[in-house]
Amino acid sequence: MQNTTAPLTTIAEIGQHEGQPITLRCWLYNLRSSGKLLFPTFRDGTGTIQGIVPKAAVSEHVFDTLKSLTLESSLTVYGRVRADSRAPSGFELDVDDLTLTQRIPDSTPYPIQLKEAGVDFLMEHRHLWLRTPRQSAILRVRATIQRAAAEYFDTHGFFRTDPPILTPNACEGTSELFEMDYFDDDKAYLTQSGQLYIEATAMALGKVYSFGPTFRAEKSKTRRHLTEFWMIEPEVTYLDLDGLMDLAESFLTHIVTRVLQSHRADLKLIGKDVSKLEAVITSTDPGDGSQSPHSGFPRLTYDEAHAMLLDAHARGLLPAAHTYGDDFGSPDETYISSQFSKPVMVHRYPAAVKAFYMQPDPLDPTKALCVDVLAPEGYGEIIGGSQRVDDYDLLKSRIESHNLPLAAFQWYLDLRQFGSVPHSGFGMGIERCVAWICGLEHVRETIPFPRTLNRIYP
RNA sequence: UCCUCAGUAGCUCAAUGGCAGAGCAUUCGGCUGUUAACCGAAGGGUUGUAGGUUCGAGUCCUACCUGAGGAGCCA
Repeated sequence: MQNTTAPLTTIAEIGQHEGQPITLRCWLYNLRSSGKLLFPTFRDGTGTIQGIVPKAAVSEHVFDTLKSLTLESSLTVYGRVRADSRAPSGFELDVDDLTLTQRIPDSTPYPIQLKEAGVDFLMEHRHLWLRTPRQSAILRVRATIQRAAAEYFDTHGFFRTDPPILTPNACEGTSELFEMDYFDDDKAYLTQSGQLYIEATAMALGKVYSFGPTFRAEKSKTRRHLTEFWMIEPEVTYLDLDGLMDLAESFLTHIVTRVLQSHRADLKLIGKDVSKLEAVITSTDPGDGSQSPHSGFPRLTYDEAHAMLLDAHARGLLPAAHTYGDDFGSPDETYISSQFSKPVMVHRYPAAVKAFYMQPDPLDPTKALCVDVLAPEGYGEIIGGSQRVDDYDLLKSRIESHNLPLAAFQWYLDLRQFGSVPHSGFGMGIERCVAWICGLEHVRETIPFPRTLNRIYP
């Protein structure tokens, strides 16, 4: 009966073996039975498929083994692939034989059941929760987003340069940092951005990007925050703010395109409305004869966004009126992004509410040449970027007025002393991007092991 | 740091101040087309912790612990 020579395949590719014997290395995801007919569902990390096991079709040993098999036990299944309109994926597996790798004992059943579970319980079992179809699908999409993001820069003349994770001081001096001892009497801090360092590598290589973990010790408890998250940051010399916005738009369009190319089934499983992603990359002709290589993300100045918020407040759509000069709050960002089907770029914020390294707008020095990209559907800021201050004296005075230690930034000032050039860059948080593209309630589902204010286990 | 909410069976949740309950999971039995299957039975409890009010507290009061959502800050 056992056909150990049948080709090894995966559930994702099982359709290519219709009518043929195959071997599947998998786990038992679920088991239903109807007397002398068993319906085991197998999963292997690429998907799930239902097996069919009539008692008369297999050995007594195989039937009895499977009938009492515990969920999430690991096994190798030998069977034949059959197209069946009753199956959600279109295919079923007629099981011939199986060998157990590990049977979970009855005394210690798999803790996560198929029915609903609470956040606390699931997070405590994150290492097992990852196995569920929805979580697996999210991680597959995340992998593609990360690959597409790196691929975009790799194919557009960028060099990946990795900034340090241990840093001697705050990059921006505002957020809370994770502090640790660094031998003897020194302190080190986990990086909250690689930006300052890749400004240096950009001066060496022209177009660079970094991609790695960053850390924020902010005591934020919201669906948009983690204490450890991954950021991809390009930095480009001789690039101004308009060029940076073009780059961000092209970059996001590429990522969404790649996800739509290979993850429609995963997005459906996750419950994301794919048409909302298609709208992001659908070209919109501005109708004014202008040449736009991109799909036309709306671009608003801070002043225009402010006016939009005041209007929304006047019409009772926002509880609080936005104060001119203040940064936008989360409800503000949600409202702005909800007005568009594509990511919205808001640029030229008041310099006073932005970071010290942002270049002032020559047309209005009270404004910074910066841009925030707000994801649709209220997912908030996924990209923040700016043109950087390239004048030595201005940067020095900014560091001083922000009460930052000048000595720690001397190397950063050196970049402005030795062949300074205009340059720009942005950072995109991978987790918020995944949350937006997958349509998730919380960023904790976007990363295998989220680190939050109250949780560092498992 | 502040505001709000929640802690009862392994999980998800009920229980007017008056006998501690259900569904799922587990175990046993039944069913040849089930889609988080269904039907029957069994086992399973220090109601987050410590005090207090009361004849009587899962329920009311106080403090603490833990978690969640939000604000601020940010990606």
